[in-house]
Amino acid sequence: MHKSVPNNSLKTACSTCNLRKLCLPVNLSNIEMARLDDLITRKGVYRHGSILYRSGDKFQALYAIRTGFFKTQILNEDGREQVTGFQMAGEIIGMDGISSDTHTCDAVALEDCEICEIPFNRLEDLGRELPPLQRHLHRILSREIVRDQNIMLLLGSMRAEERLAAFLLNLSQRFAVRGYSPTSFQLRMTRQEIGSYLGLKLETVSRALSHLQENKLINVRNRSLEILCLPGLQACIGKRAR
Amino acid sequence: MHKSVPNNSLKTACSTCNLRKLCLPVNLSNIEMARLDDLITRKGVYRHGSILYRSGDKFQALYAIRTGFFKTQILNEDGREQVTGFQMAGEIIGMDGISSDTHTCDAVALEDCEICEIPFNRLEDLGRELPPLQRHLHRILSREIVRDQNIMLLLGSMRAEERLAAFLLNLSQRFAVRGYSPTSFQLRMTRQEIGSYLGLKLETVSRALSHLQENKLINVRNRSLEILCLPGLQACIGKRAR
DNA sequence: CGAGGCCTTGAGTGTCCTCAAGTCGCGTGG
DNA sequence: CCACGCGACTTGAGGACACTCAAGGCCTCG
Repeated sequence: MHKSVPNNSLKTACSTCNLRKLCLPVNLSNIEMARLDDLITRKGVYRHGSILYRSGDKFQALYAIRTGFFKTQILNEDGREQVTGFQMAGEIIGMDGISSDTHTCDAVALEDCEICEIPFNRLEDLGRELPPLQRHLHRILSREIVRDQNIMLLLGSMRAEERLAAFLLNLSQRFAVRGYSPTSFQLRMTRQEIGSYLGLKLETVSRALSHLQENKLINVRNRSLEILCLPGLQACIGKRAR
Repeated sequence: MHKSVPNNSLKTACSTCNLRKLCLPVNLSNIEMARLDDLITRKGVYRHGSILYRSGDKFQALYAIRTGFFKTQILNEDGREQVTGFQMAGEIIGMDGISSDTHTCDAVALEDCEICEIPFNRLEDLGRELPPLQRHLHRILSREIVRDQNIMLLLGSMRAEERLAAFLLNLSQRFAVRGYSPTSFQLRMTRQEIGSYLGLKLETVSRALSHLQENKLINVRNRSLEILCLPGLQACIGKRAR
């Protein structure tokens, strides 16, 4: 069975946060770790639907998600909206704000969430003292760039069903990394939100899900999703380039 | 008239590079500037079609484009290809490589280009000594994230003609910043490459260009493009959400 | 002057969107 | 406890937009 909590027993603020993940590939001594912990403050619980930051807000901190699920979205002048990502426990959000000291997207809780705040100025300061931390920050920023470019590939070149398969496989993998089942999980977002993320309409998402189910690749009922055949889903991608 | 070279007379390696742009918002003393210059080495000329780095190459440096035009593209397992960006003089490329010490896309010269190389380890080292430089690097990384997310919005929610209008306006603005004409310029890329970037087929790009021309918003003949009505192009975007 | 790449344009098709109707599930209040 | 209402979801029918395939013209460069 999969355990419901990935880490066994870590005590500091940073560690009990999934922030240990943030720090994991970094070789920091306990003392250095403590200094990092020192930066980080736990903000309270964000209830389902509440907003961590909005486009236009002054940028001051990165946020590490301890528990729960977020979405980030951009809003156009003309009211168009695009979900740019779904973030889960152990991931960092807010990096869009660094470039102009102003957030450029909204971050909305998709369920009740616990959040850690990392003041960015102080993180930069500490980064200057701890090169591995500095390097790690750069990696995180770069990883976000690579992630976004892969979504561009998805949006630019895949058909509806491929996009959905890629999306489900991505979720599956991220759950697996966290010690949850990679084949059975709850979708935290609406069809509409999935559609916005994948550049599709909600009806198309619904139809594609139904179609994958007809093909016995998944079972889906409301928000609960079961992947019946991971290789089959992978094979969906690239069946026929667009 | 617009001058053909934006900067008037700056002497150091870094400054003659459009790297002054990299450093512009940073308050660095001359001595500090010189240290930054010291990092940077001019690599020779990259001829049209030559490759600066490939997906899979070891990441060692960022590159500043002194002159010329690049494209970056990802290639899927199944041979699918997506142009992720067009970069012009004064812009920095290679940031995709930081996250895994390996480049994740190809960078290809679209015309003869001059390049400056900035070894990343040394840039990080210097960043620890010069906080404004560190901050600037973070801004550049974040700006790339914001840029990518705006392309996601484009790919996810705009129709063909809107995408093309947005693309042309983006080019226009970047030329303007560099002191070139915002309304009359050469396209350095093929219709196929524009299409890949915008998630369209080359025929669709061609048709959309023709249509914008019919509407007297642009003049296009081969690679030379003239924008007849900037506000008109802007109005194209958001006419009708998808 | 010829070859080849790039581009344009047309005709037909397919995928996804739009609009619409109806079901399901959940929370609220009677 | 059940009725109600609302939002989320599914499914169908029809249409629009972008894709595919194809033919032909233009420009560049050898």
